[in-house]
Amino acid sequence: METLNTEEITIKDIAKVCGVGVSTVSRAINNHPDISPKTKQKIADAIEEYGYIPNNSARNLRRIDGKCIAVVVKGVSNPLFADAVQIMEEEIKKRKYSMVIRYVNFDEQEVDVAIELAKEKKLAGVVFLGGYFVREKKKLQKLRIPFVLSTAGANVDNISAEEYSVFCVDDEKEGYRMTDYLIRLGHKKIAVLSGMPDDASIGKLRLKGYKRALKEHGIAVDEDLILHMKRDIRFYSMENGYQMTQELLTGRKEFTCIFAFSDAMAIGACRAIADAGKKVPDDYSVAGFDGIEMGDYYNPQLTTIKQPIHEIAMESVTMLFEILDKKSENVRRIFSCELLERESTRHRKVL
Amino acid sequence: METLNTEEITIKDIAKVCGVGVSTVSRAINNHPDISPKTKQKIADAIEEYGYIPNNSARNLRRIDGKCIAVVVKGVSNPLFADAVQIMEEEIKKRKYSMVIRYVNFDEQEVDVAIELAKEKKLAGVVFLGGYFVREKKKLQKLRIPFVLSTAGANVDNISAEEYSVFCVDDEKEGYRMTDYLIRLGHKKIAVLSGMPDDASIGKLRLKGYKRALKEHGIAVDEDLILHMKRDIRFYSMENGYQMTQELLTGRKEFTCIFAFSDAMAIGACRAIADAGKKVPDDYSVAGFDGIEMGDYYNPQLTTIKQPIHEIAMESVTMLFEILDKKSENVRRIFSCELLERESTRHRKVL
DNA sequence: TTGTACGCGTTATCAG
DNA sequence: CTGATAACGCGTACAA
Repeated sequence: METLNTEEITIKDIAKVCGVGVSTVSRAINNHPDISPKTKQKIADAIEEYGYIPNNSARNLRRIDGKCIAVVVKGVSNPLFADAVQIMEEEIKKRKYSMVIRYVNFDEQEVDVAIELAKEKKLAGVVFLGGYFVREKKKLQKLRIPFVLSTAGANVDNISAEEYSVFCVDDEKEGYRMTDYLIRLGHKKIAVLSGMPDDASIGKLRLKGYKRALKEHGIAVDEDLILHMKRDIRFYSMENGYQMTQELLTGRKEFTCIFAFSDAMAIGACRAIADAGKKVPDDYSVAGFDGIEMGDYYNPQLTTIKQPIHEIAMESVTMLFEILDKKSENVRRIFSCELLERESTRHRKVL
Repeated sequence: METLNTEEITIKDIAKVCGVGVSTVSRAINNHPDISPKTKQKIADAIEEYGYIPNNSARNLRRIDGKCIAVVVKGVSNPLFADAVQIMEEEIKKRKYSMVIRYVNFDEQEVDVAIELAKEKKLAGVVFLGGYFVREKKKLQKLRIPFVLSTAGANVDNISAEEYSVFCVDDEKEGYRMTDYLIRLGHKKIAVLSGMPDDASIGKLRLKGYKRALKEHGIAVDEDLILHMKRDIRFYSMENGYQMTQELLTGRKEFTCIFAFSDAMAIGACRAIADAGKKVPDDYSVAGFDGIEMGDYYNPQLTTIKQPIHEIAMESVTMLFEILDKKSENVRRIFSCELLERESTRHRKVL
């Protein structure tokens, strides 16, 4: 039982080696102005030589203002968010803040994570990317620092007015837009791959838009054509889309078209159709939602609703900083999507 | 200038409210055995009521053994790693450890990140997922805690013997395996979408295997058919594959087949071929590497080298814990891949 | 320009 | 079973 381990090197060691006080080393590390170039260099050399790395826990504990923004992403697997994160990182760095990303699973509470992080890192603000904020008001109040809701299912009924800063698309409108488009292509029996049965967020809204479009065109809503995601499969995933489509194909319900509430599910649908020996768009049209990069590369290229993720990301961060600087109150910006008409949809075959 | 903010609630407040000492609260929080159920409940209630959340920085600072494993992932976008991370999380939780994931970009130093994290969180061990460990020996020595290299380009010449625990595939062999397969399909002019020109890791090894296969079949290596990734585009991405393939298609060099060193690049190649009005596999065969989920769903389904990522992930964590428990020395396990023959490749057309 | 000393919130130790 | 107290490593008033 020897103690041959952990001679961890601290700021004191560096100070001792350089024959200076710890505060001088601290100043050197944090680029304070009031330090002579000579001592600063000496300290830098010692740090390099001994491979000293400051302990972040200690720093965070002592620090008042971390100059740090957290981006809390719900759903690692959403490829849409990869771009958003990158843009946010650039914007945050541009303002001399540091950024910390935290990915949370669908079964985790993003607000709890943020609250914990805020304490730990002395955050200046938080960007919530994705996630639903239904019945989270109380929790959000416990988060004492400014935050924005980005690409969140936040135009939900529950979250009204200017309580929060929200940057998102109008899921109802976009659900309508796509459905309307599909109907104009001649489709009447449009199956839909939607969210969870108890979804109260984007899935619910897109579905609402779908139904409204049908009604306006005088088409009855057929509940049998509304499929819900499986709870035990990753949400909005290819596999979930695949499974739902298989059910459709083996069922007795007729349909000519599938509207999936994510591009990933649309791709799953395409594969299921191919596996059944049918063709997209000849036998069935398939449309997605999101505008992920893969939709471009897929064969056939996916017809979809493209979310302006770049603008959303940019605007979210910009506004967060304006709020931090007290230059702005909460705002709520709804972004318009673009309907990309591509290869996976076509006019309904006239028999 | 009022001070109307941050009445942050700490462990002391809870202690005061409950009429106990802070150490008792600490014990309650950390589930220490030596505490009466009654006080424990009282404390739990107070925590609930006041919404107290412990400060992680302070905890980490004081804590000796964090019972925490870090997984450092190089390349967020690699879909292969999503599965691996999930498996690792399960295994780590099963052993009552917590897990922290950190995604690093290609231009970041994963070892530095790990060293910093180790100090900050008092880590027990680290799993490096992806990443190349060429000329990193000195740095890895500074990381004083046990670690394993998983799916790393670690069977590189530079990293020899049993210095580290390594879990990976034999990239040279698998590069050979695929090339050999393609040659047996009748292809002689096989273009390859490889890594960076100065790659010293997986890209280099797969290329080595490719060349060896050609030579063994008596086919001369044509350097013009060896394309390298663009530095300014995300590595191993669809876009990178697309660009390289476009160059191939517009160039004067003949080829009948493309071997891409990632499935993503293979998909990019398929799209470029489609955009040029050609067909896969009728006009060109395309093969990938990795075995990502998308290869299953893509149209045509991708012929590829499937890495046994589940086994690699499982084994990596298992061995890390054995090393932590001093039950094992460093090991080096090479996993064998599976060649999935699917729709994107076919026999060379006989003209 | 530099050094000393205190405190951030928590856990480990030790004495009751 | 419980409480007081000393660290943990760093940043920052304040003194020099």
